[in-house]
Amino acid sequence: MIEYDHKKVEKKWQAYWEKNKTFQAVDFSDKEKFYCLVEFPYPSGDGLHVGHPRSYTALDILARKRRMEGFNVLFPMGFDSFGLPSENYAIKTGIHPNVITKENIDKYTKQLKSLGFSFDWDRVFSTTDPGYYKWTQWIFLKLYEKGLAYKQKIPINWCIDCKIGLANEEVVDGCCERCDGEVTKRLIEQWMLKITSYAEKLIQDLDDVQFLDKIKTQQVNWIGRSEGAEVKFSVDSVTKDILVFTTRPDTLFGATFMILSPEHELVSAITTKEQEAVVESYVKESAKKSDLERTELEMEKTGVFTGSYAINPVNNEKIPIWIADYVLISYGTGAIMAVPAHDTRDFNFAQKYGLKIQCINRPVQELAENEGILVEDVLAGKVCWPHEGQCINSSNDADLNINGLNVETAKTKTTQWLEEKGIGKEAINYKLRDWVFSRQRYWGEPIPLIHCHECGWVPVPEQDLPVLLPTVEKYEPTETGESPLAAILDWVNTSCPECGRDARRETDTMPNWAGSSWYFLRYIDPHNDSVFADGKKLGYWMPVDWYNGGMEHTTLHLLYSRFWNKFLYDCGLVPNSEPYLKRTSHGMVLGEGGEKMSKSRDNVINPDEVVERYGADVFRLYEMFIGPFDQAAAWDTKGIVGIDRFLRRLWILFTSSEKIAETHPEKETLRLLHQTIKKVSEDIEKLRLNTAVSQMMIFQNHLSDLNEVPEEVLQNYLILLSPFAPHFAEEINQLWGNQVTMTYKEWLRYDEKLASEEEVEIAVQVNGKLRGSIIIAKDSKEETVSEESRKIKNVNKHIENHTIIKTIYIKNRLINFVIR
RNA sequence: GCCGUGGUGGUGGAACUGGUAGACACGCUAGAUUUAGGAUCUAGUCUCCUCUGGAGGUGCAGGUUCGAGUCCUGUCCGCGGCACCA
Repeated sequence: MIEYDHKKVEKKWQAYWEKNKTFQAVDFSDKEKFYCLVEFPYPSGDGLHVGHPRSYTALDILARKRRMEGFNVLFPMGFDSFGLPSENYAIKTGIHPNVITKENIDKYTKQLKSLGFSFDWDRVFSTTDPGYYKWTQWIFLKLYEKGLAYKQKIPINWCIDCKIGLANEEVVDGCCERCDGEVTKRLIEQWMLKITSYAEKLIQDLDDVQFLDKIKTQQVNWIGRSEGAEVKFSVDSVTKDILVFTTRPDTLFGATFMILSPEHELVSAITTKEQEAVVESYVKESAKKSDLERTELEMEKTGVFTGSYAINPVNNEKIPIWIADYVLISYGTGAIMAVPAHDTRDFNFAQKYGLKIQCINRPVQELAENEGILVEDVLAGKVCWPHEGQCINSSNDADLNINGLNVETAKTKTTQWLEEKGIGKEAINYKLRDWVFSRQRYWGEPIPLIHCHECGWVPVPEQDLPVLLPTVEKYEPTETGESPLAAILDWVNTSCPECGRDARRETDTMPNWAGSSWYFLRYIDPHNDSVFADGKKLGYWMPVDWYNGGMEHTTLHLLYSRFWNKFLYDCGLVPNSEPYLKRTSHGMVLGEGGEKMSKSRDNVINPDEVVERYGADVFRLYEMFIGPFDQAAAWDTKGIVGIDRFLRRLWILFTSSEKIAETHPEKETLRLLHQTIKKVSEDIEKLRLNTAVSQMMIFQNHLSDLNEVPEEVLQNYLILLSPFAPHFAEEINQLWGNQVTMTYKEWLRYDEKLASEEEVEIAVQVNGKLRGSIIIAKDSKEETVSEESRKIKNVNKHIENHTIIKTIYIKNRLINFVIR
C-alpha cells in the first residue's frame, strides 16, 4: 500500500488547479451564476489567523458544491490593506507601509493557496492598489457631487503630549496607549457622509434579503429609529431657541428643567457670569470621558446649572437649563427636556440637585401594585413612574388639554397642537449618526478634493484620479493635528482645477471602511481602467448570492457597504439596491483556553505549522468539525488528531484494492449512503459543517467494517468528501485512473425511500419515565405498538394494578402510558 | 449600561416542529499486536445506589405539560458589537 504524503499531494493539486485555471469564473457563461463571497482579510504582520480559514473553508465547500451542481461560480479573494497597524509599524521602523503591505500580502497569498481554496486568483486586488483606490476616490466624489459629503466639527480623541489624534482603540483607560499621557476631546473639522439619509431604506430593504434574523435585528437596532416630536424652547437670555427631540411629547407638562450636552453650541452663550467658572470646568472634565462612561446607568449623574432659564411652551413656566454629560451631543439634538416624574435618569438627577418633580401621569393601580409602588407617592413626585399611565395636570389656556388620555392619543394631540402653534413638529430620530469619513492619518486613500480661496472645495477632475499618496519622511501626524500629508508642501500646494489659482489639497485620508464598502463590485471587473466595473458584467454577477463574515462586522461594515451600494444604485450605476442576497456569520476561533488568541497570551496557533504537520485537508476538516459554525470555538490541538485518523482510515479504505469489489451494496450500506448524501447536502446548505463531517465519519466507520466494499459506493463517497478534502479526493480520483479534476463531477441526489429506515426503536414510558423500548416496523399502528410494549416485563411491572387513563403515541418515536 | 448571542459528561460538541439527553470525536481505562511507540486494532466510559433494577442529571430558582436541553417568568455567568481596530 502507498503511504499518503500530504505535502506532495497537496502541492501537486494546487499546481494543477493554478495551471489549468480550474476555478476561473466565466463572465456571461450560459450556466446559472453563483456569487459566493467571504470577507477579505487585512494582511497583518502576524500572518493568517486560524480564524480566517473557518469562513473561507465553509464557503469554499459551498462554492465547490455549487460547481458540481452546474453553477458558474465566482469565488474571489482580495486584501483590505489600508489601516492603522501598517502605519504604526511604519512610524516605529520607518519602513514604508507599501513595503510591509506587499510583504504581508505575499505571505497571506502563499498561506491561502496552501489551503486549497477554490478562489479565482485572476481577480485578486488590494484596496491599496492605485488602480483600485482611484475608484474609491471616484465614488467619494460622486457622494460629494450629490451633496452626501459635508464638513462638520467633530470631537476626536486628542493626546495632549503626543499632539496627535488617537483611534478609540489607542485610548486605554482614558490615557494614550503610547505615552500614557492624558487624552481629551478636541473639535476638528471632518468630512462626513450622510448615511442617515438612507436610514429608512436601510431598515426597510432588509425585508427583501435573507440575512440571519440576528443580523437583521442588529442592523435595525443599530439604526435605532424612534418616532416623536421636535420641540422648540425659547431662552430668555439669547435669541436662538433650543431644539429638543422627545419620544414623549405627551409629557411636556412635566418638563421641569432642561439639559444640554456639554458640547452643545449654545452652552457658552447661555451661561451666566456667575456660573461661568463651574460650567467651564465641567465641560473640560466631561471631555475626558468616553460616551460609554457617560451613559453608564449605574454611574451617578452629574451636572451644573447654567444660570439661564427656558420657557416651557405648553405652560410658559420658567425652567432652569442645566448641562450634564449623560446627554450626548451625538444623539438627537444634544438637548433634552427633563421629565423627572417619568424618566428614571431625570428623576435621579432631579433628586440629587433638588429640582422640581411634577407628576403628570397617573399610574394604573394594578401595574403600580405589581411593582410595589404606591400611586400617591408617584402623584407626590416621590417615586418615578416611567410606564404607561393616564394624563393629569396637563392642560393650558391655549386650547391644549390632554387630561384623561392615554399615552398614545396624548402624544398625537400634543404634537398636533405644537405644529399648529409653530413650536414643534412630528419627527423621526435615528440613533444612527452620519459617518465620520476623515482621518488625520497617512495610510489611507487621500480625499480627492482641493480647497481654493475663490472657488471653495473643488473636486479633483476624474482624469487626474487617483490622487496618489506621496512619499513622506515621517508618518506621525503633524503637531497641529493634521495628517502627515500636510507636511509635503509640493503635494499639498496645487492649483485650482476651476480657476487655476493657487490652492491646497485636502490632507485628510479615508477610513479603512472605505475600501471594503464596494470591493464586492470590483471583483466583477477588477482590471477595468475606464469605469469601476462594467455595467453588463455587474448585471450578470450581482447581487452577491451568499456573503459570509464575522459576527463582529454585522453592524458597521455591513451597514456602510449596503449604504454605498444603495447610493450607486440610485445613481444608476449598479443593478440592485441590496448588494447581498444572503448573509451569514461565523464565530471566532479562540485559543486553547477559550480566550482570544493574542501574542501576549502566547496562545496563537500558526496555520502554517498545522498544514506542515497534518496537511491542508486535515486542517480544513478540523476547522469544520470544531463546533457550530456560527458560534465561537476554542482551538484544541488534541482534537485535530481525530480528523487525522479519520482521513488516514479513509486512505486505507480507498486504497485497499483487495477489499474493493464490483458488487452491489447491501441494504444497510445503501441506506447509509443515501442518508449520508442527504445529511451532507443539507448540512452544507445550512453551514452545519460539523455534523456533515460526523456523518461522513459514521459512514466511514461502517464501510471500514465491511469485508467487501462496493466500488460504486466509494465513488459516491469521494464526491461527498471532495469539497471538504479536495486534495485527497483529487489524488484518489487519479489513482483510480481518471485524468480530469473532480471539480466538475456531478453532485449526488439521494433517494428518500432508500434513505429511510424499515424498523424503528420506540421508547416506552410509564408516566413519562422510560421503562423500556421496542424495535418494530416503521409506521406501525398504535394498537400494535401498545400491545408489544406491554409485553415488556419491566413495563408491565409498572402498569399492573393501575388504571391507564391515557395513552400517548407519537409515531416512530415513543409511547407513554399515563396511569393512576 | 445598551444591542446581539451562548451556557449540555473529564473535553469539543449532537439532539428535526416539546417526544429514548450525550450522536461523532478527543481524553481516559482494560486488552490485543509490536523490539519500542506519542502507531494501529478491540471493548468500556454522564453521576450515584441496596445494580436482571432504580434514582438523579442540560448555569441557577420557579412555572406550563402525560412528557422540557427545547416553551414561559425571574436570575447569574461567558462571548461579540458600541461608530477612529479590522
